[in-house]
Amino acid sequence: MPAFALVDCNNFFVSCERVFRPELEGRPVIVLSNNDGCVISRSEEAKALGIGMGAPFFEVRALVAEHGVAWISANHELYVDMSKRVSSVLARHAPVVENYSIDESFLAFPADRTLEERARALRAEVRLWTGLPVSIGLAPTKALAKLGSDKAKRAGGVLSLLDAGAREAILDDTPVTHVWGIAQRSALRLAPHGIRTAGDLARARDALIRSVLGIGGLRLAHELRGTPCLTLAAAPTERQSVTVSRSFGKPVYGLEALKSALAAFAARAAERARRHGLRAGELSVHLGRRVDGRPVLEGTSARLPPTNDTPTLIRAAKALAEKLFVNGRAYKKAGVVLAGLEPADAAQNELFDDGSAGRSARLSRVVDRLNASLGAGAVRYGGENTSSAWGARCESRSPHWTTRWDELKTVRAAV
DNA sequence: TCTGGGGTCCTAGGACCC
DNA sequence: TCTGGGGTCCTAGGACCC
Repeated sequence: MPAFALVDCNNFFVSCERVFRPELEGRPVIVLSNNDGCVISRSEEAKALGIGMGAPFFEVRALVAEHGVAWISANHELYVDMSKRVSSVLARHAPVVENYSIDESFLAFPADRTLEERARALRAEVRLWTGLPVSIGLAPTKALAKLGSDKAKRAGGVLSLLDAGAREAILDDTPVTHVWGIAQRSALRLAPHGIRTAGDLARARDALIRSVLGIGGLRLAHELRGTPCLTLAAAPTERQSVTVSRSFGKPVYGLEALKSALAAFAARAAERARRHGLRAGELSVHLGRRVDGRPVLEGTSARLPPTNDTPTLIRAAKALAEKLFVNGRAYKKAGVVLAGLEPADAAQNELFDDGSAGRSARLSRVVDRLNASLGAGAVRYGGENTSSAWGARCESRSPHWTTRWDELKTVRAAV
C-alpha cells in the first residue's frame, strides 16, 4: 500500500526571517500582512503569549510592546524563494511531490518499514540545506498525513499514523475542527449529531455525513478511516483565476485614485496571466469598504474577447471602476480578478485583426522582461499611477536577501 | 485611528431546452 | 377541473484552505 507524507514548514514566514536573523531565535516573533494589518505567522513564543493567527495588529500591539515581540512586515519575495529551495530538497527524496502551498508539500512513497527513518533523514536534510525546521506526518491518506504533521510538531518532528491501531486514540483526541476541511461552520452543524472529534466523524454513518457536509465531507470521513479518496496532484492543475487586490493604507475617496490603483492591479494580473501562458475571457473589479464596521465588497464584471494584453485589461478595469464608484464613499480596498482563463496559444483570432494585437503582445513581452531583470515595477504603463494616495503601510520589511544582488546579506568572519 | 491576499470546490436555484 | 419530466448550463454565494 502506498503512503503519503505531508512535509510542513513550522511557522514558515517567521522561520524564513530567522534563517537570516538568528538573533530572533528563542524570542517571540510575528510577521504581519500587507499594510501591517494582521498577524500571519507566529513563532512558538508568540503563540504562547496568546497572539492569535489573523489577529489585527492594533489589537495585539500592547502585548507586543509589553513582551518585546519582534514584528516584521511580510517579505513574500523571500518566502517564495525559500519555498522553492525546500521543494528542490524534497524532489530529491520522493518520486512524486505535490507542492500544496507555499509551506506544505505532499509526497508519495511505497510504504515500507524504513519510512519513519527516511522521514527523519529528510527532515534533517531540509534543515541543513535551507535552515528551516519542518514537521512530517506519515499516513495511508492525505487527510491523515495532514493530521499527523500537525501532531508531529509536539512529537519530535515526525509522526506516523500508518498503524490503524495507533490512529484511533489520536483521532478521538482531536477536535473535529482540526480536521483538514472542517472549520467552525461545519463543526456547528455536526455538534447536534454528537460529532465533536475526528474519531466521531470517522465512525458516523455515511448518509448522515453526506446530508450534513455534502460530498466533500464524506470523502474526508473515508480518508480518516484510512481509505484514500484524494490523490496526489503531481502536476499543478490549470488555474481558474488570477486575483490582484490590496487594502489601502488610508481610505480613498476619489475616482481617479481608484482608477490608477486598479490600473496597476490589472497590469500585475496581466503579467501573471502571461507568465502562466494564459489569457482571460472575463475581468471583474471589486471595491471594498466598511459599513457599520463590517467589510463589504461590491463588484462587477465584463466579458472580453480572450486577452492578456495589459492596455486592454487596464481599460476594462477602469471602465468597471466608473460603473461601481459612488461619490462620497470611503474605499478601503480594491481588486481585479481575471477569469475564464484559457491557454494563450489556443489562438482563436479576431475576425478583423489589424495586427495591433501582435504589436501589443511584443511590447508586453519586452515590459515583462525588463521588470524581471530590473525588479518589479521598473517599467509601467501610463495609467498605473502608483500614487501615495493608496500606497500600503509596510514599516518593517526585511531585505530581499536571496533574490536581489544589492540586498545580499553580508557576513564577516571574526578573526 | 488601525482588521491580508490568493485561491479552490460544492451547492442551490434560475433559465432554458426538448 | 385538469397543468410533465428530465436534463443541461450558468451563476452567486458559502465554506474552506494556507
